[in-house]
Amino acid sequence: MNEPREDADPDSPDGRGGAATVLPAGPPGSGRAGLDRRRILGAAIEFIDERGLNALTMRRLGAHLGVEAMALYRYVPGREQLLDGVVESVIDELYGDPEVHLAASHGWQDYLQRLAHGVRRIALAHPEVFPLVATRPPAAPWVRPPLRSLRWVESFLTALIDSGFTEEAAVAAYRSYSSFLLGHLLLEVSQKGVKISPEDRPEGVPEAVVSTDLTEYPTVVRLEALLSLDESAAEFEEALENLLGRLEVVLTEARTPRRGDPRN
Amino acid sequence: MNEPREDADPDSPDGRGGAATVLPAGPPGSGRAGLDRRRILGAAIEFIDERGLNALTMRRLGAHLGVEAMALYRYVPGREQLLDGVVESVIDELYGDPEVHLAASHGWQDYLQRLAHGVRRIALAHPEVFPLVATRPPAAPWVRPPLRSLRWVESFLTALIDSGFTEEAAVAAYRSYSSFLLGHLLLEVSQKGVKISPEDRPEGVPEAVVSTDLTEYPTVVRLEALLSLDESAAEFEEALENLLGRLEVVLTEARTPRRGDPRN
DNA sequence: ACCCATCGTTTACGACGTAAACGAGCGGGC
DNA sequence: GCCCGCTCGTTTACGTCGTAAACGATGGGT
Repeated sequence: MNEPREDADPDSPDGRGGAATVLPAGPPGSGRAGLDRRRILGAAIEFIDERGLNALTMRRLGAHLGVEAMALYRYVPGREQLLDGVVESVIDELYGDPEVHLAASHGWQDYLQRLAHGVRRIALAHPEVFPLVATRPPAAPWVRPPLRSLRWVESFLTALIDSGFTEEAAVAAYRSYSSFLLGHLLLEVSQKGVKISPEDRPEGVPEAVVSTDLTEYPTVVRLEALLSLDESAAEFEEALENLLGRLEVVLTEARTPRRGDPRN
Repeated sequence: MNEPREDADPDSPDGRGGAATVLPAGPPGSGRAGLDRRRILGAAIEFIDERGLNALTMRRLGAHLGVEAMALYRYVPGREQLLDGVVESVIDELYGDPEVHLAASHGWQDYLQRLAHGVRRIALAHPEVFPLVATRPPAAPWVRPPLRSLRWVESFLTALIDSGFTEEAAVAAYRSYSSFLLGHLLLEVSQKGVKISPEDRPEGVPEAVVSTDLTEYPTVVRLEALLSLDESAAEFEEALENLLGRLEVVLTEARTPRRGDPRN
């Protein structure tokens, strides 16, 4: 069960993580029972995962479910709301991830670690969906991507406050944490998932290198190998630990207020 | 370093920054001279800024320029490439920002500070465009958003290497820096720019509060004021300074390698 | 005077999101 | 047994989109 290879990424889609499955649903013409909202959202996620966001149209999603496009409108008000539902569903996978806890029963650091890896697992499982999670306008100003769920915001804040954070510190932590997850994961999925373009790669010409003139960018050329290296997992871990370290400082400083602190 | 007013945001659209202007071009039917690629891209940016990304269609952009949609195709291969051009143009505003330098002539920290604020200025000036900058698939795996320009990658790397960073450290810094900018700025524009929905707010009903049942989320309710507070500028500064601090540690540790360092 | 390159327009087509009208099927009251 | 009305998927239709292709108009070089 513990990973056989030394540098396997614990959050990669087939790593031992709990989330990342939506609904099997089988081949297009299989689960022939009735439609319903959950089935539609599951199919939409599946569809985006395999064909890309731009390929998702009401008609094609209908066809994927063995149904005409208009049938979907009985369960979903329209395409925009369908996408909102997709985002919500994907984030809700967190809720079914046994590695992620709703409360900080083993300390806030454990809580934040598990949550971060849970979100990362989701991002890696659905690289085509994550940009949607990142950029869809939030329902309220205090629900920030990528944790766009009141339940998780509530969970986050109570976990930290119960662990001794002041309300201000908990809110500040929520912001740094969101920003960290959003930046890191968006960068990570944008660099791997997408081969060359969102969806429309007609055919042939597998790597017609656009090849702008690189002679003006010698450093980029020289470091190309380094730049192409993918150390996302390690970077994620390091940045996360750094963030937790900073929070720890905030927390203990709040407990033992030192006089004459130069900042703030 | 010391700002004139105590809480004025130095990067806000009318703050003293050099970027943020594309091309005046006047009202829709004014600059009646010939079309060209630059004019089209400028108009597209302007259009997105004021009507939103979803409102940008070839036909409407044509009309905005006093021309039929098909006329645009003489200068731009298609809508996707138009959007790529928009992203490139917006990032190129950096190049015209006198506050941002291409080389680290006053030290790498000054360089990174200026660059970060330049990018932030752009993000705040074009909140509707920035998600595009953040999510468009990169041309090469080593051009990461939001600094999606070979010139700036080259500039970044040489600035750091010339300042004493090893190649590995410079590349690692590039990654952390990208991730930080991306996360923070995307969060910032997603929370402010967009009032309620991308574009289609038919009319009337200014704040028909959707109002899910908040009684299950008491902490969120209690902290709503705190959560809604916008301290983006200060947070940005703090996170940026923290990042610079981390980089400084990497840099000086590389200069004086200490024996038996437990990590790496 | 003519030609042809440049550049914007017109026309046309297939795909999209979705409103509206339309059945097929079926379970319950009489 | 009959029929009603509800649920749920289909059909048809409309306006808009991106864009291919054919078509003027215009104007400088010969």
